[in-house]
Formats: sequence, structure tokens, C-alpha cells
Amino acid sequence: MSNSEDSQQYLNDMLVKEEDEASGDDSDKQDGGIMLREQDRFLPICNIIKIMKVPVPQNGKIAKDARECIQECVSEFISFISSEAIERSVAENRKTVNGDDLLVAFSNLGFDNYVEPLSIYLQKYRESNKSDRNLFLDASYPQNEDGSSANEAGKQ
Amino acid sequence: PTIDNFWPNIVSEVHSIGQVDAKHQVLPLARIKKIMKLDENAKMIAGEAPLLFAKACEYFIQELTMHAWVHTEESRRRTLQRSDIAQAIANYDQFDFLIDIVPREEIKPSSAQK
Amino acid sequence: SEDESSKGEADEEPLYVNAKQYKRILIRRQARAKLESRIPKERCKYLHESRHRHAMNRARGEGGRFHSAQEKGDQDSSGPEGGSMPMTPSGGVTLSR
DNA sequence: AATGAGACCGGTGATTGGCTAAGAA
DNA sequence: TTCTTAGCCAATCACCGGTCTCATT
Repeated sequence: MSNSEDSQQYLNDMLVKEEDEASGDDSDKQDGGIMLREQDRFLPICNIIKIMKVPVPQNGKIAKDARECIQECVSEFISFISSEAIERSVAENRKTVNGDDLLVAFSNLGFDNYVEPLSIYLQKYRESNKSDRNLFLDASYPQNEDGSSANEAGKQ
Repeated sequence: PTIDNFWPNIVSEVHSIGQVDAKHQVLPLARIKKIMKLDENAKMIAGEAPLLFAKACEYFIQELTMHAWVHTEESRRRTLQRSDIAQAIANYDQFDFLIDIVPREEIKPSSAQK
Repeated sequence: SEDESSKGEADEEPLYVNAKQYKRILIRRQARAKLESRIPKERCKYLHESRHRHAMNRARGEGGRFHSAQEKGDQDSSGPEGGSMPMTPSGGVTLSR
């Protein structure tokens, strides 16, 4: 076709980063790398609060300091477990960190309580994915006539 | 709703799940993956990894908050604050990995230390 | 003769920690040190300028709460008061939660 | 074949501040 | 007691998830 170059050109939705005032900051020096924003390092504070409210009584309050503290702890939690899991995947000459690496990491780092529920959850996720796949393929494959099936949703 | 029943409840809760609804998680999977990618050794990440973390983070937030709330009540307050979390971290060795995030000296009041 | 409890920063672990986590804590400490320069030292007041302005320009009730869009232009025929909107039946005192 | 990174895009829920009771001090 | 502060509202828009192509195994 007309537009068939070897390399594709993407536009990348990153807008021009403009610093208007932000926080009227004074001395923030950018070292060799790009500055990390809070939305790059933490999970959304709103979601954190929702989960924190579960074990707290209905009339209980949560201080702003406490929310942000938990937010930082959660990110360290992810990084801490990830670090262990990644090292295991590297040790087994794999480039992809998978769910089993995480389960082993949870176990090795003393988070034994997490292993059972997460194993069950992972198991359910994998079998629901497989059944979805099989259901979709079962419907179209055995049907002779027109092997191309109906796979035309919409192009970009 | 106590600390002793927390993990048994989680286990029975996960059994009652029919099909795993990958979408509409409480925590955004893309953000979890971004945090994992901050590790310089991270290369490729399986799709199931952020999903597992989403669940694990829910458990973690609930458990840490629950432990912290104990100290809120001990101090006869109705507002959970940072010092309560610092106490909770100091009292449970599974939270030791947070020792640099919330240092010991953050346990403000002249409270008893175990 | 006390000398080990004078450190303010992370150097060597003065207390005993979970043996299963000790090694990883040290590794994570190094990883965080590498990222330290890219992390702003203090939290900013808000994350997005556009959302900050949006919140400032929104219609607010008497109690400072956000209120449903009550008209954007102020030049229109009916003002905010007048009785077109069914208000609090009693008279207008802010009903507590 | 199976599966992940990364660009793109549309739909949507996280983000957000003024007032004041709740409650830390 | 004094005075700090967290909850309360919901509309925009940055970001999340879905989908594509391409790379790797």
C-alpha cells in the first residue's frame, strides 16, 4: 500500500512540559535524570484512602499525614517485593517477572500470610483467562467455511 | 473485624470470588506497573504481576491501617495519625522493611516502647 | 558509654530486624539512594495546575462544599437567589451532616 | 503460538479547596 | 479551654485500560 515504510511513526501523546508556577518553588535542582513526579512514584491517594477506611470504624478519621505515609509505604511495599522477585527471575535466566516469582518473593521475605490467598487468586485468574480463550476459539475454529471468521472490529 | 480474623477472612473472601474481574480494580494496574519499572533491574513484567500486586496492596493497606488504629484507640483519639503508623511498624517485624520510610523517632509521644 | 544510638541517617542497622528481610532492606536502600536526586524533597500543594484552577472556579455552596452547576454566566436573567431552586425548606441554615 | 513493550485514543473517576464541626493540644 | 484540621460536595481532564503493531522466545 501507499504508506508502507519499514519504520512506523508514532506521535507520542506527551505534551510540552510547561512549568508555570506549580508550587512557587525555589531551589529544585534537576540532576542528570528527569524529575519524578508524585504520580510516577505513588498510587492515587483517593484509592489509598478508600482502602484505609475499610478497617477503620465508620466515625473514625484519618489524618493527612497518615494518608501520605501509607501511600509511601505502599510504594515501598511494591518495590521491596519486586526487587526480590526480579532477582529470582534473573537468576533463572528469564527476562519476564511472573506471578510465581512474586509468590516466592512473598514467601522468602516473610509475608507468608499473603501466599495462600494470592495463589488462589492467581489460579482463578489464569483459569478464567484460559476458559475465555478456549470459548472464543472453540466457537470459530471447528466451524468450516470461511476460516477468516469475524475479526474486524475497527482500525485506528 | 479484628487482627486475629484478618487473614482467615481474606482467605474465605478470595474463595468466594467467581471469575476474576481484571478490569475495575480498586488500584490502577498501570500505576503499579510503573512503580515496578522504577527498579533498574526490571526488564519485562508479566500481566499477572500488577494484578497480584493490586490484591496484595489492598491486604497490606488494610493490615497496616488496622494495626495503626489499635494505637489510635490506645491514645483515646478518633483520628489516625502518622505516629500510630510508626508504632504499628515498630511492633510487627513483617513491617521492618519500612524502617527507613517511617523511622523509629517518628513515634512522637513519650509512649511505651516494646 | 553509649555510642551507637547517635546516628540520624541510615548507615548501619542499629536494631535487629526481620532476618528474612535484612538483605533486601539493604539492597532497597541503595536503590532508593540512586533515585534520591530525582525525587523532590517536599510534596507540592497540588498535582495539576488545571485541576487546581477547576476547583477554584467551581460553584460552591454556603458551607464551602462544591455545588451542582448553578449557571456559568452571571449575566443571566435569574440570579442565584430567587426561589427557582427548591432550597432547604426551613429557611436556609446549613443542615449538618 | 504465546505473550509483553510501547504508541495511540476514548471514556471516566481521581483530583480539588472553602467552610466548619470534630477533635488534637 | 484554644486552635488546628479532616470531611464534605461533584466537574473537569490526566490517566487508565483496551487495542493495535512489532519483538522475542
